[in-house]
Amino acid sequence: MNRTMTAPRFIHVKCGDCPIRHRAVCARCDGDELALLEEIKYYRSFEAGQTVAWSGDAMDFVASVVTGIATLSQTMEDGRRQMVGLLLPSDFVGRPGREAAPYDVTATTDLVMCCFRKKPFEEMMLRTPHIGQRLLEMTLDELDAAREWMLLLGRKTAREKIASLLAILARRDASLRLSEGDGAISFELPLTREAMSEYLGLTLETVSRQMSALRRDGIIVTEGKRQITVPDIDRLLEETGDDSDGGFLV
Amino acid sequence: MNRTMTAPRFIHVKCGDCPIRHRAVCARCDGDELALLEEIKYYRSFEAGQTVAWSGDAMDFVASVVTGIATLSQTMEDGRRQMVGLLLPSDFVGRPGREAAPYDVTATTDLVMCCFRKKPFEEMMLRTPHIGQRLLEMTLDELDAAREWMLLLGRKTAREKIASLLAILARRDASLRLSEGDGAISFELPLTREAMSEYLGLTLETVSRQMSALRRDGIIVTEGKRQITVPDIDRLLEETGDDSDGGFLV
DNA sequence: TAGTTGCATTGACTTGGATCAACCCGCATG
DNA sequence: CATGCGGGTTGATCCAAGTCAATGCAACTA
Repeated sequence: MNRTMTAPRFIHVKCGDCPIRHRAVCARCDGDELALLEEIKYYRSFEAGQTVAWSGDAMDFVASVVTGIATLSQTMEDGRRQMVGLLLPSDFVGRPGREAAPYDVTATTDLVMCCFRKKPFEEMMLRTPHIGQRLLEMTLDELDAAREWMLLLGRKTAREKIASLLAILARRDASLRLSEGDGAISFELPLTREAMSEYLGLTLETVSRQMSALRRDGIIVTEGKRQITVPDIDRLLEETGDDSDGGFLV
Repeated sequence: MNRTMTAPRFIHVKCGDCPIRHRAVCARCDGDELALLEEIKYYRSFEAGQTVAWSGDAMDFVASVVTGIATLSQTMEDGRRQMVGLLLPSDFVGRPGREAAPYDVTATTDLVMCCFRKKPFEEMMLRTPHIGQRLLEMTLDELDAAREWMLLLGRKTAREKIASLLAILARRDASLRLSEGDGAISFELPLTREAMSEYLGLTLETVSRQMSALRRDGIIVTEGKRQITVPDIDRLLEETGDDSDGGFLV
């Protein structure tokens, strides 16, 4: 069984000159609608580490990630932070019908987003119901991902958490992939140890130790700090604690 | 400041003879639509402990909780369980456009649900876009709740977790409320220690110990095992670790 | 009335991951 | 070329929560 890719659950569609296929745009969209999208869209770039929006900020746009990686995270008064969303290329951020962002949006790598002004986007949604349908589907998928992540946070061990994250990155983000074949995958790790720890509800020291342990056990091979090779994806998946089929997470 | 209730974020609407106001039904629904809902709906009852649907089952309906409490949970191969959703009266379960449930749905107390056959419900959604909009809003709220829950699972201490859960139950579920006034609230605890531990990513022993600790510290008063009085809701909220305004959680 | 069953509590002990601290490495910068 | 700085690693120690086990306490029920 080839497990290197999850089954495609989205019909991604190219909108105008975007270098990616957006999840947010519906396969049923016709020329007029795409032309309208073209009118209300614009691009924004961010450097690694920059904040796209602070929790509580009014966000006047919705957007797709074109290139790079962004994270959604929540912070407690005393500074404890938990990542609550990971945005890979083609992912959508934004809350039609909602004013403010309830979490910080941060660029973890250099980032380009394709933004749509919120007001006209919402109007377009009202006029073309299938965009709303599409968004509902996507939101349901995000909810599934969030729930799988809850299982990870509540019940998995540190090692399982790390393995799960690596499995997601290895399988979902084609843009990071360096090489692939015969059950082996190499990719660029786009997160610092600290970002990983925020994703997983751990400290960065624990992340580092578990990465070393996986390396010692031959589950992963590293070259430098950021390049990971998974010689046998199935062995990695065994470490995740998930049942064999993987899941929907991010 | 009165914090005993969160601001209403939903317009609940009565559909026909339902004893509750459903969140799922839109304020803009007119007579025809309500009549149609009437046609495709039916009630189902479950006893405490009964399973409504198993993970992987085809679910051919969507539903609102009328009375009682249900939980959504995921299980790992080795039996570790994590609750990923808590359904209080008026909450909605179901995944229009999706085949199977990705988690177990269980009645924790005796439960009555108002079900709508999925097929006609979906058709209705297509014909009346504002129902889709409504569902999108609800799903976005669920996603917010899930993300707040992720913060709880990943970063809060056992004591904060317990306090957070009690705060949610005290504030959100009017149907459990026994008495209220002047910052004090009494309510019926609808979960066993085990269910609480599954919600919070703890063991039941830890839940029990922390409940005892909160009792010792006068944050809560208990009568029997299931009746809780919170003499001062603000003191409880201080224990949650959240910033003062509480949140959206469930 | 005594036994059973299903929660809940409490205690003793263990442990996985947090905390604190030292140190390494690559690289930008005055 | 030192100097600092932003990662990353590793070790020693600690402690919150897990594990294992005994006990309590209603509510049934035979």
